Amino acid sequence: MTVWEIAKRANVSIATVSRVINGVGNVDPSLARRVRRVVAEVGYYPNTHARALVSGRSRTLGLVLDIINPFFSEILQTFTELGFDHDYRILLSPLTRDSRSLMAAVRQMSERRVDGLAVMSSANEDVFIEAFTGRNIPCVAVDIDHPGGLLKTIRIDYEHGIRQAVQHLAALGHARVAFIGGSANLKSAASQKIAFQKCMMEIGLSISPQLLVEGDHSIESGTAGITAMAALPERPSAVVCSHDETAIGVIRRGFELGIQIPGELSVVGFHDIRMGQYLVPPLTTVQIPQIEIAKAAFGALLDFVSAQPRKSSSSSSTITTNLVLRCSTASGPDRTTNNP
Amino acid sequence: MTVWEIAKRANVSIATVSRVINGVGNVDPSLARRVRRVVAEVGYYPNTHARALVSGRSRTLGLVLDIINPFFSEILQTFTELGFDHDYRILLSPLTRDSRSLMAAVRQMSERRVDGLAVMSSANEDVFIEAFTGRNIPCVAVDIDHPGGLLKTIRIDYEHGIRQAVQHLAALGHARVAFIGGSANLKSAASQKIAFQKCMMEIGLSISPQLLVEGDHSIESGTAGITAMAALPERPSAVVCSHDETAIGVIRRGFELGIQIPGELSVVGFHDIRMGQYLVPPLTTVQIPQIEIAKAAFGALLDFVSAQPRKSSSSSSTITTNLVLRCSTASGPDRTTNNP
DNA sequence: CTGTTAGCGCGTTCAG
DNA sequence: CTGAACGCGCTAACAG
Repeated sequence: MTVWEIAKRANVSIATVSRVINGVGNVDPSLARRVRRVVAEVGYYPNTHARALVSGRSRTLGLVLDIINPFFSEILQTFTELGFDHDYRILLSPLTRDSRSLMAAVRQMSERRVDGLAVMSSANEDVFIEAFTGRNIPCVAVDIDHPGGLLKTIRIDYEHGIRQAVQHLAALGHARVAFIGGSANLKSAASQKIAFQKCMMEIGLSISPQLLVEGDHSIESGTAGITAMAALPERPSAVVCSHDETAIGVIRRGFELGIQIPGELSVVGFHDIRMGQYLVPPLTTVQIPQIEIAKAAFGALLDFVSAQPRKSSSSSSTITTNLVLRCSTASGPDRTTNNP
Repeated sequence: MTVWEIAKRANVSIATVSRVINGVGNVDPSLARRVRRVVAEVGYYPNTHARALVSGRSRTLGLVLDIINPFFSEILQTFTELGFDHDYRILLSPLTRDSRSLMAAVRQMSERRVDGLAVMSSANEDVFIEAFTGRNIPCVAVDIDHPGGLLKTIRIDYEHGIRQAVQHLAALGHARVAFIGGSANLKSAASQKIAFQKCMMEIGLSISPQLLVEGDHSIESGTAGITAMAALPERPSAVVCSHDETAIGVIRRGFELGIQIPGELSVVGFHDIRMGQYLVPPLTTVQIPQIEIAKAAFGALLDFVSAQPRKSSSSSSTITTNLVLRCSTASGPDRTTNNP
């Protein structure tokens, strides 16, 4: 079924068919109606590939992310829905670590002539992104340091998030607050750690070195961290984790060690992954709003693509965290009244 | 950058370029090398849209699923990776319930001329699928009743799964076993319920009507179910849930009610969603292997697409469940020794 | 306002 | 074994 077929059945030329389908130019209403009727009757849909070929734009956006990471599932959902609403198709690519398949991903996306690309990775795939901006494909990514002409970055305000956690804990009367962070060579993790030190200092709380441990955002680093701390002469009364999964590890091992949570130990997570609310106890955490991220990413890409680049849009936008109060924190030893 | 450009730089015709890129026909090795060198130098990638236009096939597979549903995330991952490996792009569509956007999904997929479509839904979207098979687009779906020429179905052996759960519980010495099922108008849920009744009977266990409740696979139906049962004069000593989320509800409410799990109540889930292992206690559950589903779906689509339809491939394949033993079940009142 | 025409980039005949 | 020519379905200039 092609424009030709439609044109024949409606007794018009293919140009007219094209015009009514795309709503451009002026077409006699009666002709237009005739065309529309035929289109509906035969269930005709224009061939996107032909369109892309002639127009040079594919109305397709690439999305590369760590699909299995639960943190990203809402981003994926929102991004896909936004695409759906704006008549953009989403091309999905799994995030692979080895460079061979990374190049394959570049190839696949390039062949498809995606109009834009969003990279949602916990690691920063600078080279990957350059391969696209170098090919004139606009990109959006999270926490990239040097946004340029074709690269927009979405910054997450880690410091604000950490401050929310620390202040919450301090307000509950916790002084011995521990921090289990992410890998030091992850910029985001480094920001979190620095922010933690800064915020503790602001409040006038000291950090004993044993309570500042480096993990890798995993469950295991949570279990390892809490195991080590439990052996300390002076245990912490609260711990903020750089990632919810780490917090899960803490809660789990805490349970095995017979540590009451939140009675003896308050724990705060980071990210607000979906399963946090299902934990026992439900996890208090600093939320990074995924929906906001997805919206920001999509919006940025749309800005790039749209004919009229709004001057207003800067090269970066920042996402603010929210503290989600659930049940894994309680008042600490240095304060008797609970005042959340 | 086009074939023309490559042809010019390599001093050959576009036909030759096309031949070496696609590896068809016989090309003089020295010419081939020259072409390949130029291709690599300029970083040329053929335009998929032009290819799709002339070949009639897009090397794109559609995947429509409930993205946010944690059960599907591994399917999504595996399916995407398989596509990646076989040089198929995956076009993602969110699953929407209202018919207007359903038609939009049909339109988007049709315009893209996907070579095949996988529908992973908890509800059966028969109409949706017919819109595609009617357009000569092969489909795979889960638990569809009437597979036909262009529709292959992936069956899940619910009965086997329920039997695994019931037998496990019976072996542990549970006689008062409850069942919290899914909505009756979901065929899969109906199968589970019937299987439960059958398996209990096989073993010689009776089911008191209060212990057979209909839910909707949600957390809430778990909390509601266990709340009602807790008020009974004779509480069940074990409960099998039609979905892990329901089990989560049971565990949570059980915790609030002071019911020891698994001490006083054993809980078995269904599906094996990722967060089940993070629960306290980690959830014993009947696993529906997502990876198998993804592989089966992808394989079926590949069968349809491949030039040589292997006669061997039938119109349905069935997935077998696995019992995953974790910590939410323990020996029951009618048996003192634990014999898993 | 409408129809005719020329490509978009590529695969694939068909002659050489 | 190679190159020239045609057409995939469509949009956008151009002419009527």
